[in-house]
Amino acid sequence: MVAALAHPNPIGPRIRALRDAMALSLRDLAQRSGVSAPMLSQVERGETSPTLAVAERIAAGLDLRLSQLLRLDEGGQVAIVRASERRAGTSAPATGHSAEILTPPLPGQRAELSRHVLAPGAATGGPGDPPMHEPGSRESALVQEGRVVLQIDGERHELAAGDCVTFDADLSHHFENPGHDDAILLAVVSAGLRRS
Amino acid sequence: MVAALAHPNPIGPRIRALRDAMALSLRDLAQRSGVSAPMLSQVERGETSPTLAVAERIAAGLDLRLSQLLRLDEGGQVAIVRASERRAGTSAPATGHSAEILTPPLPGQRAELSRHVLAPGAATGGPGDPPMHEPGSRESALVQEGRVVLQIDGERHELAAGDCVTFDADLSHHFENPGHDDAILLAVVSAGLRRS
DNA sequence: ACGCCTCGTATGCGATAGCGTACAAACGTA
DNA sequence: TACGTTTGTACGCTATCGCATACGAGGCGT
Repeated sequence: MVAALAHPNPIGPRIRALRDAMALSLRDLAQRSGVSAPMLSQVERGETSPTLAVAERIAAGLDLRLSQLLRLDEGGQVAIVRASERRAGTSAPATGHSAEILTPPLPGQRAELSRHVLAPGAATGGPGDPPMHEPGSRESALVQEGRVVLQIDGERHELAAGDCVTFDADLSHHFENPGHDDAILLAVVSAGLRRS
Repeated sequence: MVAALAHPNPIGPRIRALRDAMALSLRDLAQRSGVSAPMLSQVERGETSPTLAVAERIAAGLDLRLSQLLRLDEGGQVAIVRASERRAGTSAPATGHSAEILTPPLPGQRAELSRHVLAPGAATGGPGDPPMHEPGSRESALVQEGRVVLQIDGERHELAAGDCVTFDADLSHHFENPGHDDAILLAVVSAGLRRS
């Protein structure tokens, strides 16, 4: 299905706003980016669509990566998920793993925060599980209580309470609780790539 | 200062890999994206740099936004921050606010996780503070203990233990503890935009 | 008032993007 | 083996990008 893109990302006004905020003229930005001033003028006014190569140079002139520049036009808002409103996450209560999602299910949500409880001996998944997250996802997990072992990409990492691990979430991974008490994890997955 | 961009983002091989993963032919992706198959072939082989307008259509055909597609080529690895290794965050102990950063200081880190303790009456900042985060940042904050008030962009939000709030981190904001006990927050800030 | 400088944009031109068409190779099926 | 289909890419053409040059407007200093 082709997304309706009547107009490409309105990058022009955004570039103009950033340039103004940095107090740069078109010729200043031309100097910094290596893109000509007339071209920058056309891009800002939406008269032309620059190639990626040129757009990256413009972004660099604004001290940004292009992905960052593009993201600046994504809308944002405050969203509160009350303690009583948490959504259930992917879990298997029968096996001793329960999970709750703490962040709202917003389009364009940057990081999903979830809370996981693992009973002794329980795991969030198993060896060879397909990755649950899209390519490009990253995850940080904070061990709040207990001890866990992270199995990822054939490697084993032991984590104690208070430890925080960060890794590529699109690699096959799961957590296990090798201890005799419940383990509690907070997991942050960023760059949920699919627009909902 | 112009960043050295000898080559633009290697988007071509990435598009090829994603297309293969989705089991699409060039003609399939052409259908989904509205970009011709020969053009897609040239882009994948790095023979041409598509315009932003075309690149966005290609990304859409892969069920991604262009910013996401571009980000996929950022490197990643597992990093563990032990409980004893946490870095101090921005805090003011004299005012009753202490903070620790739980995630590693990696280049390209997607989300920074930090823990904040607010003594009764303390705040993470004050009205009119400049934003601490770059444009495009988003933040989620989980109240682990106590109650806090979020002041953001002229609005006031009350949060209880277990509540999670998500908002644009580049807006002027701070948290206050209006209660009689310490408040503990975990904050997740995503899209740290500046490359370090 | 005048001259100079800065700024944004119009214009023309060469280079390149982007498409339609066609070809060759590979694959699947009878 | 023969045939049809699918796939990726070469090629030629048109449209657009991207730059150098130049112009007009506005601001500033004398």
